[in-house]
Amino acid sequence: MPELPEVETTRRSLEPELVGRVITGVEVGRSRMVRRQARPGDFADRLVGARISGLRRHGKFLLADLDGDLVWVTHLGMSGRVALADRDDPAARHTNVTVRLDSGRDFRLVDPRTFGFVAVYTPDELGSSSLGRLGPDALTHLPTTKLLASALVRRTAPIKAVLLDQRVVSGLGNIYADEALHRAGIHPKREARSLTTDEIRWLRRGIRASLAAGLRWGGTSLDDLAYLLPDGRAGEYRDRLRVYGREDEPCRRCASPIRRSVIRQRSSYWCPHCQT
DNA sequence: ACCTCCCTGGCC
DNA sequence: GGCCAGGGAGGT
Repeated sequence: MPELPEVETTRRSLEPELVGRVITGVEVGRSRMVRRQARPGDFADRLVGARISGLRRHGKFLLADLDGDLVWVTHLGMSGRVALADRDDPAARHTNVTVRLDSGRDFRLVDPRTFGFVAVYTPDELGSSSLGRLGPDALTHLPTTKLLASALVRRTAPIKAVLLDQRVVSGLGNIYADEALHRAGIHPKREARSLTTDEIRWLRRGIRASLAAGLRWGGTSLDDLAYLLPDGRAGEYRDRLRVYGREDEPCRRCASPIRRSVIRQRSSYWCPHCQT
């Protein structure tokens, strides 16, 4: 599922095709995809004719800056991906939103489960949206150990749940949270406030390392191939995951069978020997 | 701080 | 035919 490395991989391959281009048309095949927009019609109205001046990412949100201070927001949810294609190329099944560019190319949002969404915001709307409440980006602005410690000190929730809370640090999802905790040697059910300063230091390193590794391999495409790069290739990090999706398989560090438990209705994978 | 809901393909 | 996957919003 698209988490920070998948969204950043997507951003990087979109950037050369989108920046500087003018949007010539918009098609919304499933109106449910346009959400968190006061007037849904604003999405197409604000996009058509606009020029894209830059492409950014905050956590799992992809942000295209438009001339005139508008921001086009795309979230891939858990089953969304972007496909770049020539206008005449046949559209993949579940192509729910198409944004046409003056280059003759299409930005296509493919999302079977429609958990993703798109919107175009004014600066005010952006600030009062959920984006305004996002914590610092896990890749570019990972909080210092001291700051992280102060964010965790009052939290009795399991550390895994806190890592998924986008208001603390934004960009981690179920895969990279588990991977980071394994690298750090921390059990996912540990009360967040119980982590020592050293453990928080390891956790920071685990977050950095797992995100960097995911990014290096183009992200994690699972068997369902819900996530693919915009050119249609699969990300190759899956085979290198240390714990996620590896129940009963040997830990790559100590060979103990990886365990699975459910924390806050989410699967968590962890090594009973390496993580305490 | 927790639980439920949204949605659909794939699997049993 | 029914359940599972889960990001994030909304409700309690």
